[in-house]
Amino acid sequence: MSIADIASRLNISKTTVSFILNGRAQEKRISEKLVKQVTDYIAEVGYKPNALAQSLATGKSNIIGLMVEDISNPFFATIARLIEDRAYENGYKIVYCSTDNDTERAREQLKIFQDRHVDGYIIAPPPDIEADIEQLIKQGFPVVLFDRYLPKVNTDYVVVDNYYSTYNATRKLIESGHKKIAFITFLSEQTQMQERRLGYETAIKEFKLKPNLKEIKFHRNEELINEPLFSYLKKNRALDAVLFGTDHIGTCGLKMIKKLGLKIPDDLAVISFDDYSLFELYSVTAIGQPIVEIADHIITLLLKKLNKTQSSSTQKMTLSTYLAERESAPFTNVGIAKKQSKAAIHQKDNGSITTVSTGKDNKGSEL
Amino acid sequence: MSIADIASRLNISKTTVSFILNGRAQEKRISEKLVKQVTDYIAEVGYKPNALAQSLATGKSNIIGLMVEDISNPFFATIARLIEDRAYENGYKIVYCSTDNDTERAREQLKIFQDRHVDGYIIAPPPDIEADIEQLIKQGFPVVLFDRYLPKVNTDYVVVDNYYSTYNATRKLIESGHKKIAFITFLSEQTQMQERRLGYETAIKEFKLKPNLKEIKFHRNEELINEPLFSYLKKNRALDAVLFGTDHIGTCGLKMIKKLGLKIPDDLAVISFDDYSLFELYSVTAIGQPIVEIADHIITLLLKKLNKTQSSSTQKMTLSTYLAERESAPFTNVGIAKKQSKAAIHQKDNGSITTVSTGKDNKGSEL
DNA sequence: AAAGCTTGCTAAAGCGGATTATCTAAATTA
DNA sequence: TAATTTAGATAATCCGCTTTAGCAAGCTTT
Repeated sequence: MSIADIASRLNISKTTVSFILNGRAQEKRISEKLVKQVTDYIAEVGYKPNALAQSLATGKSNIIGLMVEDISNPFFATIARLIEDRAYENGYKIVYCSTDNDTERAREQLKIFQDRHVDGYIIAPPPDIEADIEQLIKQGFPVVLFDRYLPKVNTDYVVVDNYYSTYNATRKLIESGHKKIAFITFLSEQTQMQERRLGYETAIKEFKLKPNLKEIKFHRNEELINEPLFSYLKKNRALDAVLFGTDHIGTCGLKMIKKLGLKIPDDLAVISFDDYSLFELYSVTAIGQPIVEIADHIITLLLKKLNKTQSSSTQKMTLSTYLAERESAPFTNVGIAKKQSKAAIHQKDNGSITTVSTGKDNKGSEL
Repeated sequence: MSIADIASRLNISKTTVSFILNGRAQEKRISEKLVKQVTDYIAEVGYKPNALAQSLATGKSNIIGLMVEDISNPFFATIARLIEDRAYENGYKIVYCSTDNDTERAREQLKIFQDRHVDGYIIAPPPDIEADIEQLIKQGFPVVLFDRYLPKVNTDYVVVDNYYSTYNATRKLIESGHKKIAFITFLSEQTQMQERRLGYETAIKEFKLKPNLKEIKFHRNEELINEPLFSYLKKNRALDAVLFGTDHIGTCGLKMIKKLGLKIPDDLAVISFDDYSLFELYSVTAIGQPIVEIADHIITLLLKKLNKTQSSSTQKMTLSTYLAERESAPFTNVGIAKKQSKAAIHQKDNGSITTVSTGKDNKGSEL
């Protein structure tokens, strides 16, 4: 069943049907009578236009390409779900892919997205993808990055204040008497990871402590993460606290801590980046990302760009995280006054940074 | 850049270019010289055919529609990830959607998939979707269901042996001395849930115990799950064990158990359906689904159907689960001999049931 | 009453490919 | 040598929809 069928059946032209279908009947001065006739017939036979043909003709696919690191990771999966809902509400569909942070893989996927003529891109960019992203932007595609950004590329993005998050967490550990604090994370030169590392290092330096940085290479096979984790923790029994750089490494870390029989928080205080059910239940203090707000900003930003023809100034959003304090790292508050950053909303417009507080400090997981 | 551009640039016809692009040069007796000229030029300019136009012309989109209950659920997210990889390897892309088990929503999504001309469907079907699925099958689309199936529709599907799983778990609880065992699950008439319930009930009946069934209505807002859970557990302090019907309700349940200050397993033994990191770390005995195998069978089945024109007999696969025994429910083995179902592989062909053992009993999570 | 507007609708040309039916010139065959 | 065959390539049509440029008939205007 095509527009042509309808037209011939009703003895009118394809053009007329098309105009009616696209709500341009009024504008095109098509009589109400005919409009009714056509809409009735369409309802009767349950006709739906072929989206492919439509896309081919218009150049718009109503598809959003979503590129995450790994859709099976709860953080990305939740973001995906939230974005999906908003996208569908607005007549967009999502095609997604997982990159595993593999640049080559991401490049291929980007090609595939382009072949499919996706209208807009939501991307958690892998390393060294700058040129490809720039290319997309130059071609006029709306692109919103998230989770991390590319310092050399001027794009819209939504990230969290990684630096402050780990700085704050480390500082709290120090203030509550911890001296030998390790930061265990994935080896990565991406912004989010660098900033988390820097936050830790800054706090450590500020208090003239010795840094204990352990960077582990990511691998899909969990054993290859667990093993170095295990031996590191085993070798460094003197540690009194550990800060994990991501939920994934935190989860693995907890397993290894359990395996080693270490008591939390007595043998070892623990804080992990990212907050989810596991940490909540396991009473692990965690740095939580305002996941609903992140997704919301991402899709709002993208939809806005999709509806505008001319590109406006880029929006760079940095949301603040919250620290969910739990038993794995009791903050006994030795000394220094508690200082909570109820981050103000400062809107420096035009290509500059928007910091948005989510007002969520000290709030538990929502997942 | 289109085929026409290439053709005119090289002073040949579109047809020739198209044949070469589709690897039909030999068959169409196009001279090697010309083929080389064209392929070189294509490589030079980095031409890629427009997938939309291609789909419109061929009727094939190389897209697989994946319909899950909720992509942010770890089970579905992991399945999605595994399927994604295999699909991409085989030149297929995935568009997905989450139904929340909402029939109307699923129907709409199915329409959208059809508009997009997806080539095949992988579906965790919501209730009352039988007619729509049948319609798809009648139209000749490959459809593979998973996680649950539709008894009234003759389709391929991949599920696990839900009945035996809960039967076995319940029985083990009984055999290790538990008398007041609750089964807490989501209210649902879908096969997987019915079977899980029946497994529990059968074991309870077999040992002449009193069933304690609590069915909670699913809601996306976790509070609306936690609340009835909390009051049920609070009212029924006499329970000595609880079996949760899904990971989600298990996770919520654990939170409420924690909130109530109940000790596991002394006050309450706990087993949950589905196995993931949380349960592993929290030492919760869990019924694990062989998630890798499930995804593998789903996509293998679908790819097979996509490559065949005529539909072969339907394949119904029931995989066995494994019981990961942990501290939340120590099986002290009071009495009855341990009996492990190393399920045989029985292949009743042609429209009948294939049971595949994954040989994974007693194995921990892999996530 | 001729010129100019409106109204209501449509023919035809894309969009970028796939495919079928042909067509020509050279090579075989009879 | 005339009739076939074959190699090599192409014109034309189609997929289903959008959109531009018009067309014809009825109304106004002057």
